[in-house]
Amino acid sequence: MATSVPEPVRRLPRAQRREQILAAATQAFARAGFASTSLDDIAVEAGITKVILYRHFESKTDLYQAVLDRVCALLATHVGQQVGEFTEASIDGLLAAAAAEPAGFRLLFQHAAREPEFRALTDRFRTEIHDIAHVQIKAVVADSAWAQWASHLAPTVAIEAVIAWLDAGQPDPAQAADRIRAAIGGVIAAAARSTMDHITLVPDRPGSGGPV
Amino acid sequence: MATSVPEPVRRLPRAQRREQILAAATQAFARAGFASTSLDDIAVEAGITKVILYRHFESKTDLYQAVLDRVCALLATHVGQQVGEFTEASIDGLLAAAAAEPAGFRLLFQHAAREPEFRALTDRFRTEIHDIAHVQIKAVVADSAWAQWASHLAPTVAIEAVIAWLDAGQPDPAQAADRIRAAIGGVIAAAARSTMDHITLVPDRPGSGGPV
DNA sequence: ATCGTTGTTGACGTCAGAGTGTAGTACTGC
DNA sequence: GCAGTACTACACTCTGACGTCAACAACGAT
Repeated sequence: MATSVPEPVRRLPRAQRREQILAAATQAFARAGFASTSLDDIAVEAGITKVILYRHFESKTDLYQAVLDRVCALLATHVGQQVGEFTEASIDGLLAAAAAEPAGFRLLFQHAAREPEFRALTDRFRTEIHDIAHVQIKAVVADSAWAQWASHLAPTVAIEAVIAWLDAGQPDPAQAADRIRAAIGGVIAAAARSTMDHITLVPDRPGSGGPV
Repeated sequence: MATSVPEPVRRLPRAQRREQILAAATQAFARAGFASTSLDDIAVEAGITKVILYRHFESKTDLYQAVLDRVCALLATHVGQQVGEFTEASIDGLLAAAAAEPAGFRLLFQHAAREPEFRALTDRFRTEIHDIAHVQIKAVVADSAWAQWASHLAPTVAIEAVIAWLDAGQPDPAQAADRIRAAIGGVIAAAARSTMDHITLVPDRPGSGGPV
């Protein structure tokens, strides 16, 4: 079941072996998260034995942290260098990072986000999107509770939209970012709309693409 | 840390004790999922010892299944009796169920959905929303890949919108369903929009609530 | 008030999985 | 060609969590 190497390859350079383990661990952890993935699972995935893992990493937690750090670094590279610099344009970076490392992206936002011990990592990105969204949302949403709702939902929609994009087979990346921004805009519009408005699930004029 | 009873209550009727265990287990499991929650954690949460759990449930898996079944039953009651009968109106049911059992709702869709062994339960609801959404989406989204994207994303947004609503303090339930439907409509509109359109994250006319 | 029923308890068996030695083998420098 | 180094593998120990057993305590019915 090892996805990496069919034959009993041996003697990889240390750095390369480490990268291979990290890649395999990313795949393995992405399936069921930290607790449900054993070191033997990862070893099999990497085509080695459990002991080798300890030659490269202190512990299971250390390995997991390294995997998450690698994904975070990748994300930071694509999204933007500085913390707090998250803007609308960063959606492109999110997509690029997800395309580069789908399993890592899923691991970070679907599993690590639910694990109390590692939740802080993903919260860093979430709060960035949350904050930038909250500033903009406060301007258009009068009701503070609904502004908070939209601020909570917007980051989630951004991330889930990227994951759904992966699931859909990564169709034309050039337009994905715009569509995701549109979806987020739709969420914000839903929070901003007056209580009198009513809405139909299906637009009246299909494909009209009116203002959102 | 037992949330249920401050004093050493004893001698509860069997059915009542079972319900109390289920409620405590729901809270405990909701924090970290199945694998990361020990039976002792649950016992402490319920204010009893581990052995009692086995007087009421065969195994940890059995207990977890009972917890999930209870939440599913609650959900089915609120959302609609018959399977396959999911409509736009079911959003109201989702909100009612989430309000009645927040921890259970989170457990079902945030944790159980990621656990391969129990994923089938949540997928039943997800596929219902997915199917009803897909039928409507296919009518307005020409590109099949983006139709699939929206169909994947719509159920997630529905559920995440409900969770965000819980996080925001459950503001005016009467309008929540409409706003969530609007948010889903925004997602579909994002998939339906032509490739020429451009969008701003913040609507041009705040509060205008134009067609979505 | 007492007996049976039921809930409760601390201590124990068992097993999967984390973490660790010792031995073997392939690449690199002299 | 040889020695040193470093990566690999098997067999082992140990912790922690699931699951179990005997004894104790409290409530209801007679």
